[in-house]
This record gives sequence, structure tokens and C-alpha cells, in this order.
Amino acid sequence: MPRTKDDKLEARRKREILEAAATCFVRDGFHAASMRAICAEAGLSAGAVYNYFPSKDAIIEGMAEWEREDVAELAVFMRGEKNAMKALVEAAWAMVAETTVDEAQLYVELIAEAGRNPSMQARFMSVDDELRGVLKETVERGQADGRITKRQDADTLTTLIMAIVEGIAGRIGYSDGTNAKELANIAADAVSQLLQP
Amino acid sequence: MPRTKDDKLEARRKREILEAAATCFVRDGFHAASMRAICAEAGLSAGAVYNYFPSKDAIIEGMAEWEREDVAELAVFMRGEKNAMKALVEAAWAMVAETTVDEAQLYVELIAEAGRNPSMQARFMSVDDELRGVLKETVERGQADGRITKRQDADTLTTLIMAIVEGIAGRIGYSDGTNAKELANIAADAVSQLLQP
DNA sequence: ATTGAAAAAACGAACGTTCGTTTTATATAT
DNA sequence: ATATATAAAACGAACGTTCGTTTTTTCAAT
Repeated sequence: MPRTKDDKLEARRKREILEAAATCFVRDGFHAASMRAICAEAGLSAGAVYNYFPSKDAIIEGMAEWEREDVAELAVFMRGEKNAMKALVEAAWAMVAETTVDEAQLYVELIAEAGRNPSMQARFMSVDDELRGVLKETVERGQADGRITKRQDADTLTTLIMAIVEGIAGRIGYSDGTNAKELANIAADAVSQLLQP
Repeated sequence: MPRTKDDKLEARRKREILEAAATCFVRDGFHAASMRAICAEAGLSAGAVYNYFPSKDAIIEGMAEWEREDVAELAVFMRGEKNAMKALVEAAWAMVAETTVDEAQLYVELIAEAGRNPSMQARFMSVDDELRGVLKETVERGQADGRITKRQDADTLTTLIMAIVEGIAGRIGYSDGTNAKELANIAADAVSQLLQP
């Protein structure tokens, strides 16, 4: 009788392939990384990856979904913290501090790809909007209970927070990687100061 | 008699090739853009382009030097403006407002490449340090005459300014491009507020 | 317990294409 | 006549992908 399909194995393999691909993409970039290199990194033969992903582009798109999980995690934390100001400052700190050199590199690669691939752009914007929604919701909460300034509207403040975090976290990609904590402090201080009533 | 070498023509051709390459790089990225496409965009054949640049990498590196000219221009403006606070706020505004979608896209591409190509990283860091130097010099001038806060040291404030400008300008690359001025105002306001004594 | 048909998974050679680059031929200006 | 700039063709290498084959795993029937 036939062998049954193993969903557990398939999910594990997919994750393994994505992780191998991430390693290659960080090292070589999306387009310079070859499928052979990804297969080798995943410990598979040349064509095996095509049993799990229909194309190289599909692997790249699969990668973009990782960000979404991080945003969902952040949302839980933000909603759990009563003090909106504290939540935002700590979130800004964590987003910078928890960024590794590899993640920053991969993120830059994603943004570059999003700029020219409409399908990727849609995916990226959707995650970006999700993050913006979580932050804005918290900013408005803080403005309502007086913990956060009303000098600027919630949209502007949210844009600022995201820009600062992205701007500072982005530097991790081409710094020596030892000063992530220090950069996190700078980001947190700036956010705190800009949100002060 | 031999045909004499025309330096003017050579310089013009090089610029034309770089501009054609920029168009292709924005559209496809550094590695997905082919030499054939660049040649076609420049209206030249393969052999012609190789008379001006020895390799594709040389074209990419030639591109990185464009940023340096912008920094040099900025330095002149910053040193000409007596009021350090005003100089920094206006510089932040201009750096965001003058960023086009294409430039933002190319910049992201450059950063991605710098993250993995040591030669490009050196070039990029050198330009980045130059910009940082110009800004820091102005921050210190402002701190000396009391126009700029001394809550944080000049290095921290400079990092912040750069992060805000890059973070906000970076968004132009994947926004619809209509709101550059609006984003410039946000950046300028934030810088102004953070530098206030 | 052992067997064997059958599905799943992995292999790895080979495909056509495109890559960056080099070589060869031609036109032009001196 | 000769040096040069360009065009056009050609190069080997590497690309993403396909596909026929082999290996592994499964489970009903023995």
C-alpha cells in the first residue's frame, strides 16, 4: 500500500529551505544567490527544492512572511502594556536591540526587492501597514490619557517612530554589529523625547 | 595621422553609461540588470561599453561616487550658514525633499551591496563618514553658541539626525512618491525638536 | 514477522537560456 | 595609411528549471 504524505516533514523541510535560503541571500543577495547554493546549504540535491517551492521567487516571497510573525508578536506586547508611552519606548528599544546584522541585511534586501517587484511590494506594504496600525493604536491610546503629546497627530508621530527605528536599525547592517544596544538606547531616548507631552 | 583621443567625449560617454546603468539598476537591481540591457539603454554595443568600464563591478563602483558629490555640496551650504540649528533643520528638510523615488531605490541597492561587498562597503562607509563629519561639525558649532542642546553629546545627536533622514527618505522608495515634501516637514520638525536646547 | 506493490522524496544529469566578457570585423577620422 | 571607436558575433560558464530514475517509507496481505 502507498506511502502517506507527511505534513510534518513537509513543513520542516520548507522551514529548513527558507533558513538555508536566508543564509545564501544574506551572503550573496537575492539574485546572485543560486538555487544550487540554496540546495547545498539545505543539504539537498540540485532539484529537490522544487518539490517544496515552485520557483526561486516563491522562496523570496515565503521569506517576506517572516516579518509578519514579528509584528503579530509585537501587537500582543503593545496591547498588554497599560502605559502607552512606556510600551512605545520599550518597543522602539527592542526593535533595534533585537536586530542582528544578518536580519538587517535581509531586511534591506527585502526592501530593495519590494521597490521593483509589485507582488513583493504588496506583501511588504501589507506587513508595514500592520505594524503602523499597532503603533498608531498605541499612540492614540497615549494621547487619550495624556501620556503622549498632542502637538502632532497620531499619524505623524507613528511615521516618526517607524522612521527612527528603521533608520537606526538599518545602520546595524553595515556597522560592526557590536553596538546594537547602544543604538537601541539612542532610538528609545529619541522616541521618548518626541512623544513627551 | 592618428585619431586624437577626445577627453571630453570620454567623460561624456562615461556619464551616459552610468546614467543608463542607473536606470537599469533601479528597474532590475544590480545583479538582475544585465550588461546587454545597460548597453541597449546607453545606445551602445557591448564592445563600446567595455572601452569605458572594464567590468560590470566597475560600473557599480562608479555609481557609488555620485553620493560623494552630494555630500561635498552639502558641506559648502552647512559652512555658509551661520545659525547651526537652522542649517541642520534645513539640511534635513532638503535631504528628504530632494530624494526621488529612483534615488531612494538606488540608495537601497547600494546599501544592500555594501553589506556584502567589502570594496563597496569601504566606499560607502567613507562617504557616510564624510557626511557624519559635516553634520557633527555643525552640531558642535551649535552647542558652542547655545543654539543646540547639550543634553546629548554631538555624536549621539548626529547619529539621530542621520537615522531620521535615512529612515524617512528610505520610505520614499516604496511610497507612491507624492508625499516627499510632507515627509520632509516631518523630518525637519523632528530634528528641530530634538536639537532644541 | 515478512513481503511487495505503490506513493513520496530525493537525486543528479541535462536542457535551453542568459550571463559577463572577449574577439573579430568594419567604419571613421586623421 | 593608420589608429581608434564602435558594432557584431562568439565564448565558456553559470543560471533556473525539468525530468527520468533511484531510494526510502508505508501498510495491506500474507
